Amino acid sequence: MRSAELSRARILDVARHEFLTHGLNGARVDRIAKNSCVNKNLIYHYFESKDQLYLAVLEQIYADLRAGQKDSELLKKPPLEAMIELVGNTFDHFFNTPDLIRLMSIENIHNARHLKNSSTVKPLYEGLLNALTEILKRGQSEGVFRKNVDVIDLYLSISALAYFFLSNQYTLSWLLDCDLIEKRRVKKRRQHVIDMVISYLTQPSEDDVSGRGLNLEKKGTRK
Amino acid sequence: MRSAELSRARILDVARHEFLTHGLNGARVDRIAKNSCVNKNLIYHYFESKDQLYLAVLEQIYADLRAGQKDSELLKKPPLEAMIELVGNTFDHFFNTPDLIRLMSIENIHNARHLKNSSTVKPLYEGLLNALTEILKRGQSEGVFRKNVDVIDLYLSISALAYFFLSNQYTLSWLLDCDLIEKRRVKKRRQHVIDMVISYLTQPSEDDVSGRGLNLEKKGTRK
Amino acid sequence: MRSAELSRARILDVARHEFLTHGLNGARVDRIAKNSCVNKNLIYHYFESKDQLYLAVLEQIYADLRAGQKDSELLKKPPLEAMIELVGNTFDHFFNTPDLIRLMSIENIHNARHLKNSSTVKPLYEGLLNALTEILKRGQSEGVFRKNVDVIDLYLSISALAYFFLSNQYTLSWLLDCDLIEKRRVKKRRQHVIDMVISYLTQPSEDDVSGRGLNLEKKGTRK
Amino acid sequence: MRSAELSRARILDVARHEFLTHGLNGARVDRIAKNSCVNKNLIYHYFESKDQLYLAVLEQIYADLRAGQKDSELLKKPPLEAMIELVGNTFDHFFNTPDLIRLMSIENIHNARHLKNSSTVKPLYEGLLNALTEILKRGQSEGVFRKNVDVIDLYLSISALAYFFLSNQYTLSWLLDCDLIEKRRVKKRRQHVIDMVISYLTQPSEDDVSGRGLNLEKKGTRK
DNA sequence: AATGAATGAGGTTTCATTCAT
DNA sequence: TATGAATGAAACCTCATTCAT
Repeated sequence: MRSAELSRARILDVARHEFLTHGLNGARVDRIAKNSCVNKNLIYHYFESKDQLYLAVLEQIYADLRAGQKDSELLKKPPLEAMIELVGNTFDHFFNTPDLIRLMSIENIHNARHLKNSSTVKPLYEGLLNALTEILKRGQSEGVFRKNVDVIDLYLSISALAYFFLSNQYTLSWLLDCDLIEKRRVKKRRQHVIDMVISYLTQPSEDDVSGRGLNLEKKGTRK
Repeated sequence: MRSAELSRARILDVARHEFLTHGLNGARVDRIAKNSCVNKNLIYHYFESKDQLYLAVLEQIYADLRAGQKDSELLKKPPLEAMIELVGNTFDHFFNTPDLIRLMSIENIHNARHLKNSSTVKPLYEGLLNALTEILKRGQSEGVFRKNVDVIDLYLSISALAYFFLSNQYTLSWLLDCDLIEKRRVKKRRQHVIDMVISYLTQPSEDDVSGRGLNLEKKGTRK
Repeated sequence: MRSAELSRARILDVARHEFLTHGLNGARVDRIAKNSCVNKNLIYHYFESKDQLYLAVLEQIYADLRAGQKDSELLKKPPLEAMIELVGNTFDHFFNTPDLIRLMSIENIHNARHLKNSSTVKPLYEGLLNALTEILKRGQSEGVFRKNVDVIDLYLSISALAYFFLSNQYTLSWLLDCDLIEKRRVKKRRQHVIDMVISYLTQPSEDDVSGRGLNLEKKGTRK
Repeated sequence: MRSAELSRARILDVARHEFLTHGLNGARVDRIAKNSCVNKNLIYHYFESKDQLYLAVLEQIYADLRAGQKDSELLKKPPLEAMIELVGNTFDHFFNTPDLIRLMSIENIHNARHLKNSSTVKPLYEGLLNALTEILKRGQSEGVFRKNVDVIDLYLSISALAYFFLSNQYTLSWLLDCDLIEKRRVKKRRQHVIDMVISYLTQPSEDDVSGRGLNLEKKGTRK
């Protein structure tokens, strides 16, 4: 790698850390310059402005996410197994990429203003949703999964279950008096998340004629 | 209410909006002064510093949360019904209090630094957790809910399902090409969240001898 | 005058000098702050930005110009006398307000970008042009002035003759080896300018049937 | 021309445009480098500094001016014709060389600081003044021109009339609501300028015993 | 002759905070 | 209790210039 590229990469790395640690407004260009051992001006030379540097960080993080995806393999497996793996992968990916979580939180505080300016991120999600849809459909046609599942809701729930306890770990750990990212806890939670998703998917749907059906609208109790 | 108290209340209200809209670093004391129609100095007179003003906002929001709780009534109802209501209440509360969501996101970006300085917030959670534990236990002893449920995990999941799609609505709406807080979507999601929690709780647990048990560790498929 | 107004006025005064001495880009906010003995931030508090401070200076200078005008009295005098006075006044005003000259030069370097943003300046010129038109017409109807005089051209020429040697004094003094603003020179030039304008106006126009008429198109020589 | 010379010439050309468009302080070395498609360092290699590059531009513009002069031919013609042509030439030259006008304005804002460092420019003006003096004298001795004409004042006035409406076109066009460089207006102005100068020169001077003499000091009116 | 990479000094602007009344 | 005026520190950003090759 040429020296210029090295500098650029170093800046980006340091900026990533700075933005994720301090947020967009809390991040300091001066600190980024100092910690990446370059002149402040070089940052502007390469990235134009603090905002665009942030955007570069954002795109890098999402690019990493793409690199970590391996949905294609899932489609070859039986639906239940595939779903379990997909949920587990999602969980693991969130857990292993705390940067992604912080970034998403920061972006949402800023109403996704920067994300919307990116052209590279959006396509990533189509792939994920397609994989999910595919597995879901197969599972349904094989009778393994319930019917009437909204794939958006399913996606939201899988993400939520794996994301929330991480994104909110600081408040939650304190409020619940409990170290949420302690190793065994995480392992247990991983299982819990999978359990929850699979329970839902394998639950006979309301429309099913089976007597097990739970009519939630009427708050009927199961027998 | 005396004029002085009115000023104080107005400042707090405006500050709340300012902090939640712009984050801690993005909030501007000048803007708060202007929008609450008081002299900037008065803010410092009442609240000492920007940070302490933020803390006051934080405590106010959690105080609102306490006011909205009504767990005691739940304990009189049958467990399934109570649980459905608790999940629904949680969902509704998050939905109706966007300020709370943003605040929690902001706090987590700052590692809950301020929350930890508050003495009023923590007790709130014990009440909630106790109610949840109570309902869960009754349901288990009545054979309605599965065994081996970690109440922390359960709490995390209920919150997650109701929180995530709101806290991350800006990125998600854009990435999924879908208005997540559109009225019908929300109604559907509410049902989905309840459905998911109840499915999980009413699912026979791994330890049950029932043939439906799913051995997830070994990723075995259901027969 | 209250202290705040004093500060504001002092800033404006110093800024005026700074901008006229160094131009828009050469002016330094730091220097303005230092020389007006106020904190730099106060400048921004009062004037928002360097550009708007410049605009304030611009408007102040043009306001001074208005204050110096006394066209109404001219209209009572006989046309020739009035015209002589008007030209003399214009000359004197330019000479006594070097700031105005520099400002106009600076504005033209910037394509009048700032002037166009001002709403107060333009009306001044209508008064001047109207006075000039009035005097010219009366002189023409009394047979004192030639016909076919374009009032815009006349205005431009009067201004030009009084402005140019001042605006370009630095280059000209050096190139012509001659101190253009030395007292006697200026006095002589004042007379020359009046002389030139009056000569032109009292010259029988081309359309006159008098034999003195000079056909410039055909470059005919006077007999 | 060798490639090196080509680069140098290209830089100079681009710099000329840059300085005249943005002024001395507004000009950017970066922009000059980019627009002349050379490395920034090359500019420093050839011209040492921004200031010296500006000086080179200044000298180039004045060199162009010299190239455009053709005073020698004027001396062969009859005085009135020669004077008309000289005024017209001056007008045309200013009109056709907007660069010259801007440069002079810029130099004057900077008190001719750079011009004074140039050794090549000054001689140009002696030629022009000599030609003017020569024509004037001949005209006077032939009785065509008035006496008591200060050649410096005459030079200043000719320049002023042709220069001012161009140099100040941006402010004036806006203030007078009139496009000053529209083709027909310029043609008319050219005639007006000639007219004014010739009117002045052919006006019997104050010292003339002729009854037409106008005693301006006493503000006497013409009979 | 020419270039890509890098820099130091200083520019405008912002912001939480305090002074004086 | 309340205010108008003012500030120091530091933020983002710019620019002419130079280093190393």
